[in-house]
Amino acid sequence: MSSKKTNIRTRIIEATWRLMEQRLGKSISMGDVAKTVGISRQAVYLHFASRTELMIATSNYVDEIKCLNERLNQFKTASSGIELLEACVDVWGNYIPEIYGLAKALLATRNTDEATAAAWNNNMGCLRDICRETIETLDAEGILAPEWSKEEAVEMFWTMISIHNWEQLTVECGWSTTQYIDRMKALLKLTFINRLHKP
Amino acid sequence: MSSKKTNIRTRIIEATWRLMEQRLGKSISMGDVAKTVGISRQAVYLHFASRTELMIATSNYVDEIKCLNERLNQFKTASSGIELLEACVDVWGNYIPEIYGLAKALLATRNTDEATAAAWNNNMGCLRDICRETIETLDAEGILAPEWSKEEAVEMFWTMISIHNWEQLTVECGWSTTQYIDRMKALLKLTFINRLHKP
DNA sequence: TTTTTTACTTGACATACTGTCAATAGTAAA
DNA sequence: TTTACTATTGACAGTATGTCAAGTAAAAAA
Repeated sequence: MSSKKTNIRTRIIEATWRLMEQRLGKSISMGDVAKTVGISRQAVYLHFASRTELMIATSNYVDEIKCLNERLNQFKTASSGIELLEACVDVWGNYIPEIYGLAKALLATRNTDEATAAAWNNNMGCLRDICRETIETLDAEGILAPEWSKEEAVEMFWTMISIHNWEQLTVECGWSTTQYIDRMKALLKLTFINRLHKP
Repeated sequence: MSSKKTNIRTRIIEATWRLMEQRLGKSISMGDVAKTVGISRQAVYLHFASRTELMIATSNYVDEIKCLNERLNQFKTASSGIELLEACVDVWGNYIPEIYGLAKALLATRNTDEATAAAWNNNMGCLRDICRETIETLDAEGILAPEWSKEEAVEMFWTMISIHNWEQLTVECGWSTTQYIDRMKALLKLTFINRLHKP
């Protein structure tokens, strides 16, 4: 109601997000969040009933700030399947570094907390829809490689651009974001576009 | 020393492994392990100084039982790069389901426990060596796709056959193991083998 | 057979986390 | 001024890990 209530809620969420980005994957306690905001641990519970609720609120907040949907819509104007595929890797590949901390935090609780898992799966479902749109456009244009069923192609596409793969290539192997994007684009085009129909 | 000591140690490790497979990813307490073996929680600490030590011992035990090294050596007799690539996906793709529980348990503690992370990375390093061998054979035969540097090819190959990708395709998307193996083989061959040199 | 060692037991304790509850203090709106 | 809201401290139950001490039971060594 009051703007103050919104403020403290937002401050808690932002502190949580900041901690997620700082302590990649390491679990964050309610006490840590409270200390960062400068309030008591119990005060956090006045705004969020549980750790899970706070994490989900943080996820929703980041979604809103980072406007993934908007970014995805932006390239829906792509005029061909190949352009769609490329835009998909571009947008998503540049988006991942911005949400990496959040993603690690949510993925870390995935096995023990159904609610955060659901929140995360919802995000991944959106990505999957984009993958489906891309594959369906390729198919409609008749350039989807014939060895793939549409469903299998969507699932493989979606798996290839997962955060885990981005993490392994960039964080573990030291690839740059552009290197990741270029290689991934090439791999996906080669895999899903009918070789007979290439220019 | 005595066979009894070995026995109880082994019983604890086997119980831990069983729990890992049953409770995929959900964390296992020392109390759970003790109850499963039928001894007191403190007795577990007589054999393993910490939870971490128990998990690493379990990982080593499984490695020994499942003989990944032996399996990998078995196909080192492959007579060509393409055969090596296929054998790699075959062996690894059939191996993953057998160690999925262990892998999930180790990966879950990865962010908070450096020691288990190191144990897991060691396993993954072995896999990476196999990927390197495959790519180097392809390169020596002159059929590695020219757009890939050897190092990049190894890293992408290694990433493609990661457990996360297997998990997403089989557990989440419902693919069968053979479906996974066939699709992955095709994708990897298409990606890494020079298109001009195909039969 | 008696002693000693080994393996294990129970119970208590320190620490750190989540989540709840009650009593209290300060502040802003009615 | 009274009321409602926000936050505070402190206590508590519950669940973990990990440590410590005292005691038991059985096998190996004397």
